[in-house]
Amino acid sequence: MSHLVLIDGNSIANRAFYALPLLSTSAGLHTNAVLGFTTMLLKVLEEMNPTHVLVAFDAGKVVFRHSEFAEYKGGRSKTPSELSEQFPLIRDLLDAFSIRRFELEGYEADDIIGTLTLHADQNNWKTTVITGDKDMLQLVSDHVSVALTRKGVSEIELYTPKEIEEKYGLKPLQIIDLKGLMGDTSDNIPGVPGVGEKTALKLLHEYGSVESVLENIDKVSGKKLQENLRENVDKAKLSKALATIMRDAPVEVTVEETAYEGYTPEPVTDFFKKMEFKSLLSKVKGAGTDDEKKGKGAPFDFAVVESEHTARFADKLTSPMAVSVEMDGENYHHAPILGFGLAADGVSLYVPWDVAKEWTAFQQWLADDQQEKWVFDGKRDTVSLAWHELTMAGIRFDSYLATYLLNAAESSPQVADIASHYADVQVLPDEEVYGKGAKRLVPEMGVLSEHVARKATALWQSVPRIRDAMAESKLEELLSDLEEPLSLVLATMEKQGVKVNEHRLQQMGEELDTQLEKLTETIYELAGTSFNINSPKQLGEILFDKLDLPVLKKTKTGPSTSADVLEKLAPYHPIIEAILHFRQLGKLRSTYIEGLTKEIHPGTGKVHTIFNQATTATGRLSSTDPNLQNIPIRLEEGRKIREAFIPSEEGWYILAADYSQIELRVLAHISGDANLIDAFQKGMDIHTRTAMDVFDVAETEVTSLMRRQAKAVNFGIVYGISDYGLSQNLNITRKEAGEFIERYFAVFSGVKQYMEDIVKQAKQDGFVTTLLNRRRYLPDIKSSNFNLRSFAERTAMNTPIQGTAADIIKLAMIRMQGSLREQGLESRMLLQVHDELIFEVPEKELEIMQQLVPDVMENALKLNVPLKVDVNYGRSWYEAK
DNA sequence: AGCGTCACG
DNA sequence: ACGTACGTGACGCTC
Repeated sequence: MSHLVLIDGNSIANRAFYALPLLSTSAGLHTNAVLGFTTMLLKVLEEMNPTHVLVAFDAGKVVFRHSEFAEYKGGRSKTPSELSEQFPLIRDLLDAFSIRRFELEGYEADDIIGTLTLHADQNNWKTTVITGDKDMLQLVSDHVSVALTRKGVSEIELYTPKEIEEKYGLKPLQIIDLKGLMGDTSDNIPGVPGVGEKTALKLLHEYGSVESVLENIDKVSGKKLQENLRENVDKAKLSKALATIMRDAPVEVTVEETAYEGYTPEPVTDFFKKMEFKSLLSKVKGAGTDDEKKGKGAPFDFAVVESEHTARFADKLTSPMAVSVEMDGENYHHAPILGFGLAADGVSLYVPWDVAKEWTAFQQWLADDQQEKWVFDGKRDTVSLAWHELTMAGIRFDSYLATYLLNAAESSPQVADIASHYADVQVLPDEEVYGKGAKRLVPEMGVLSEHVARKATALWQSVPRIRDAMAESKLEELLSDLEEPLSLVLATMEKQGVKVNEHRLQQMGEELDTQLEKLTETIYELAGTSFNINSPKQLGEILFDKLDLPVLKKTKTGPSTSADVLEKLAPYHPIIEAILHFRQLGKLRSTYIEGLTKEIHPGTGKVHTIFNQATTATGRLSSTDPNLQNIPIRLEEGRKIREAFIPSEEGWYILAADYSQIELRVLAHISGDANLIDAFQKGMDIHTRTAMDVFDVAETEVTSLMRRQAKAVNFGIVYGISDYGLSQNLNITRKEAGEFIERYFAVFSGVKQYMEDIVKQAKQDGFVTTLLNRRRYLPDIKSSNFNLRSFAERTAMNTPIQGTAADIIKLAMIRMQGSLREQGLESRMLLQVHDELIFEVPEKELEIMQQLVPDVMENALKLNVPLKVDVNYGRSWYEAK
């Protein structure tokens, strides 16, 4: 079947330009829009498999609409030269791909696309329009879908008539009426003053079209609205005309002539080289002779070590060497080890697990710290081997952690990913070798051994290139002095595990069962029927249809039943309270009783979490299987879960040490705000101090409400404040929230200055950094989309704070582990929960640990405000409070 | 697999 | 007028 893809060239180029930082080639040629365009194009070609493709561009200065409305597009700022110089390059790109492009003097890309979709529609062709312009939604029909780019150009959102109905409650053609009423500043379509999307949608749902609205002005509710409509009848009609995309432009290209039969690799490769798109080169299908040699089809030389012949390979074990430990499964606390890949210059080996188990020379080499090893996720290897009483030492470069530091946004990279970036040898993603989901299967020996050997070889080839990239961004120290040592500390903690009192959990579970049964009965009675309380859909029907409670907030799929909404509904009906309680207890049962019990290791009676060191965008850790960073504490009923976390040795204690207000202290340091620094130097309660300053009262006059509000403002500041967010949190109006913020910034002017500067900095560099130079890229910081841009701006404010706090506790963990060893202490570090460390401690070390832990944590990094740590201990995690 | 919800910092 | 608080992971339901 034919599938025509029509691309709005100008729109995509624009969005790509503003979404990506201003990249340039070594010759100074700007390429960010070209890169964004290319990424989008590759994605479309791969995912949509089009048979026909055409890219339309605007052409000529005088568009036909000018005569109708002189100001049309008048408000549009001139295209910056950095962008306009990229259009010829985009044309080259399309030529390299043998993709048809088209422009028509005096017409816009919209009109060309509008006309061609009509042609295609008449031929019953499946057609997809790629654009960033919502106006184009008017072209949607049974055969025509519109894909809107999101997050710059990296993601797309497909609209068929169904999605438009769901999102706007409109038919595609009514999009024109929508624009006619609300206007569009970017296109300088005036619309009706005072009418935004909300009002426009309301009017259209009622009257259907601009014309019909204008005929019924008298019936429209709202005096001011009526007046605006009456005074702007012409403007509304003109706006609608302006928003209408032409379907009969004199386009001489026929849809048949846009046939696309794939591209030849050479011109594409040449173009990418010219643009210096190194990472894209590997994505060129069937590319050049180089890759063919290295690629799948090419022979790959490696040897499998057999048990009778290990002696032959002894001299192959060199330093440095790349090591890859292959295991069957994600969770390395349980996954069987399949074998090892080893690689160095001219060496590529696979050592099956059975052979490795018997090969003592190999095991000694593995445990020798003097034998330098390059790895991908050394923690995984270390822990997995530890479960088999094997040691790996001498890890000097961890490419998993390195690529995380280079770009934290790339989610869970595999060796295959770094191979495509940095190596010559080709590596298949694990999923392609093993299959996924239920179809997962360890492949036959021949396939497995080659895959693992390739991985090791890819690592070997990548390391020098990754090192160069690290040096370029000045990230070597962060890797070698922080993340790599930390990974070994984490490995010890994970392997150590935390003892769980399974019996206690079971008891709690039984109590919960009883309570939940009672609550279920109560809820059914109050509802007058039984239903699945855990189904937001069914619950919504009961609350909002049957009981007729007001809908305060909606989600994509229906009315929201989230806790904040239910709390507001509580006065209306007694069922609400029961539901909230049911939810709370249900969560405890499913996640913390049942979920946690499943994770108890049968051999140790402990839970062994996995700390992911390369997941978060800010530099924090995360914890999975089980997640031990979200064990309940805020509500007493949930907090009891912590009673089940106990020391693993008779007579020991659990000791918890947490940083007090670390993020606000970090903010004081990096903003240099004199007032905030003063507050911390005087050791004041920071929320009380904020309340004093913001409300201008003495310490004794601060009420609990004032303190609570000040606390919320402080949280907001750390998150990158907005009046809306604060108003939601405090349940106050936006105006009031805005006033709080204004008063805050008046007193803490250094904080205000920091917020402004960091956003400016982010716009200039395209990234922000923490105190230890951890980096986060913010591709949306220059986006023309208000939402994306605002989000990126808040991220720019928050990440240096959250990320620096993460840096500090990571430093503290490394020092802590060192101190425990140096001082010959038996105490063990077990967990990290973002701003706190949990230990198990023998009684005889309680005293020293209460000194040592805060000392190490408070002095992990010198700031211009003191860091403060509180310590508590008890017979369980619950009692360490 | 995606969504809504909710647990934590 | 725009529409949000920052960062995570696990669960049950729905398709």
